[in-house]
Amino acid sequence: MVKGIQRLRSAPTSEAMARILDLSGRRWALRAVWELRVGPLNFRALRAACGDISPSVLQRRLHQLRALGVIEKIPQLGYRLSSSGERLFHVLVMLNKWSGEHITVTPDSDK
Amino acid sequence: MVKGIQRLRSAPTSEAMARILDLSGRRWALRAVWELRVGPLNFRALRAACGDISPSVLQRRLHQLRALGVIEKIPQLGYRLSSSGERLFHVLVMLNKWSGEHITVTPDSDK
DNA sequence: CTCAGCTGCTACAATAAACGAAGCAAAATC
DNA sequence: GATTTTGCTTCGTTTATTGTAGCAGCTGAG
Repeated sequence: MVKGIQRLRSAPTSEAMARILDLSGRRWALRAVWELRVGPLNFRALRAACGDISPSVLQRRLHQLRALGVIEKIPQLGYRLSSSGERLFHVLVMLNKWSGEHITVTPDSDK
Repeated sequence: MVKGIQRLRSAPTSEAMARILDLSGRRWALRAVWELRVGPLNFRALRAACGDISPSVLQRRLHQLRALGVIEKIPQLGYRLSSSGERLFHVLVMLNKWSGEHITVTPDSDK
C-alpha cells in the first residue's frame, strides 16, 4: 500500500503525461475542451465562449487537440469532444470542483 | 438526473475555474506541480525534473503557484505541495491515468 | 576564519507564441 | 442573386519563453 504510493510518487514522468502536460501548458487548450462540455460548438461560438480569443491561436489549438484525438470536427456543427475528450472532460470536472474549493476568487494577485 | 447534467453542462465557466485554467495554460505550471509529487524539491532539482527549463520561467510559475496556495516554500528544503496542492495533485493523477489510456506515444505529430 | 562549492535567483538579449484587427472565399440563408 | 454567416488566414504588434551568464548568500571542510 505504501509501496504502491511510493512507486507512483517516484516513477518518472511518462512520455504520454509529458505530452498532455505540454499541450495543457498552451493557452486556451484546456479551456476549449471545457467550453465544449455544452455540446458541439462552431468555430465562432467556441471562440466567443473562450472570451473572444485570437482566432489564429484557437485554430492552432483545435488542430493540436484533434491530433491528440480529444476533439473531432463534424460537418455542419463545428467541433465536439470525442469519446476520449469526454473522459478528459471528466478530469476537468474534478479540476472544476477543486477550483471551487481552493481558489479564492476576489483578489487578482497573480501575474 | 438529466437535469443535473444539463445544469452542469450549461453553467457558465466560473471565475475560479477560469483562473486555474489560465494558470494551467502557462508553460510548466502543471508540470511543476506534477514533479513535486516525489516530495519537496529545491529550485535546481525542480528545474532539472522539468527538463532544465529556464530559471526565470520557473521562478515566475513558483510565484504564481504560491499566490494560489498550491505550493509553499520551506526554509531549507525548497518547495513542496500544500494540502491544496496535494488535492490538485490528485486531479493530475487522473490526468496521468487518462494520458496512459488515450495518448498514442510513438508519433510526434503536434505543433 | 577562509575558501570552494552549492544554492536560489536575477539580467538580458534572442526567439517564439499570442494578440487583435482586417479581410476573404465558401456555404448557408433570404 | 444578393446578403449574411461561417471558418478560417494574414500580418504587424505585443507579450511570453528561452538560454546563457553570473551574482550574492549560505554551507561545510580544512
